Amino acid sequence: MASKASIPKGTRDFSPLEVSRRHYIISAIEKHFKTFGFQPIETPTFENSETLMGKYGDEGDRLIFKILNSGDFLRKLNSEVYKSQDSLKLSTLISEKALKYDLTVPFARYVVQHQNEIDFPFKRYQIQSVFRADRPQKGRFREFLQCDADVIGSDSLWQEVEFIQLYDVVFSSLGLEGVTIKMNNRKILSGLAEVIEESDKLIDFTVALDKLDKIGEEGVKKEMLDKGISENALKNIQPIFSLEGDFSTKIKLLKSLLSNSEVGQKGIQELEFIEKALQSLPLKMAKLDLDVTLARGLNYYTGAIFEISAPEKVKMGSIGGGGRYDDLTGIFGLKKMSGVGVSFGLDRIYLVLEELGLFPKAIEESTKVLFINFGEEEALYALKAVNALRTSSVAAELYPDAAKMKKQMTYADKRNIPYVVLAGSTEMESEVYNFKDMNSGEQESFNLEELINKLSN
RNA sequence: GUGGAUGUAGCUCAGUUGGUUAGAGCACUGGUUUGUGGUAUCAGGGGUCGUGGGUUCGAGCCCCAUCUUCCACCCCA
Repeated sequence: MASKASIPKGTRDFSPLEVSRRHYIISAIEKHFKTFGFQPIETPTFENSETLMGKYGDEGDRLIFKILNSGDFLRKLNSEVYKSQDSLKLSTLISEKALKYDLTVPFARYVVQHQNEIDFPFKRYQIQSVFRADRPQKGRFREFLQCDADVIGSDSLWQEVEFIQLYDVVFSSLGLEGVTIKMNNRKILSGLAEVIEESDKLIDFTVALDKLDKIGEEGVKKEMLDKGISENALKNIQPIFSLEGDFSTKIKLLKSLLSNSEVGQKGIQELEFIEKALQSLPLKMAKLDLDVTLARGLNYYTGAIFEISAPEKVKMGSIGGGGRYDDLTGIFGLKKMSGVGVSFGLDRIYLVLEELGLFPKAIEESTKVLFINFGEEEALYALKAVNALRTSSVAAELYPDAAKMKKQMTYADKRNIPYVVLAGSTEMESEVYNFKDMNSGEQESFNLEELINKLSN
């Protein structure tokens, strides 16, 4: 019995058009990764569970796809554990492998494992699928492609500056206007928590703050109070709810707010460094913004935090993100390796470009010329020209069957093939090819040399 | 993981308070046109109404479960 053809929830098939559009984005990103000096690596689709588990918080663990062991794994199981019905405990016994959840943690594992072969600072890029057992929504899939670039082994702030430029260059080359590069710094967040004497509630504090644009000032305050942050503390950080103006204005305001926090001042200095650098190296299209409510990836970010917002007219949230992590490889036993990196969310960038109609028309073409098949002898005559064209890098093909002319012409039309060649006995006699432009409908007779010239420009 | 919506032809969707053989547009196949596609015109094929139960004399329509897609929460690219 044939089962109904289908794919798992949150996964997708890609049509020829979709693949060429995805390649268009990927090659733009990859090209700039290379010009910025990053080198490609790849890591396995699945890792040992212990490599991934516990690296993304409890929420992350839940979203990791676990791979069932092979063989009769239940027989080997202690029946008490089985009876306890403790899914978490059981899963570690029946599943030793898991699909990768992002590219950063496998990269950290890679660096530690290959530390003796790597020349630091190591600049790597990686473009691979990652998997999350999430509930799908618009722009959220269970398999999606991440494009990451990271530098490990340098704590220079020039890297942060370069990543901002990288984002700007990539999105500019895709013609995407209105992208905002939002920046924050973990040290600013720590400083704020310190100033209000709630350092132990840093995570609760930042998670609540992160929701400002969603639930508003009152909502954030309510959540903070619920988490046990004092009324007095809220009063002290009141200014951050009304932080307005450009990058440098915001820095000035924060500077006075954080004057009593050493770590906060450190964060200010970092932001000032980046701001100053970018004054002499202005961005092309993207806008840089300081957003103190930005609090993603707190599990490992220690310094800069980036998040890329799609243009406002598109409802798409984040299309990229990244940050500085001082000790990512520490969990795998290699200390004092500072890293900073960014990620491009290809699938979301795709949806944004599609919605704004920014894909170039040119990438839709595949075959440039189709030869009509009139029969055996004529096909052979056509194939000689096809071969010559292919040698000149022109995508050419012969219709495989001597089908009705109408059918062959329709095929060319449907596939958006811009030119058709008709060569039957008449043309063969005078060694020419009847060349038809499908857009204008005009036809002309060319010999082989003229045909190649016509098509290979 | 929680809450809400959705599913009818390949696609986009109609389908009355539950009542005979479930419709349209586009797409597809063939003809008008045996060496010329798009436009026009004529004809044709195609649906166990997401799946499985239930209520009913009778279910595309009502009830339950399940899956898909979408939306919100959580989290995140």
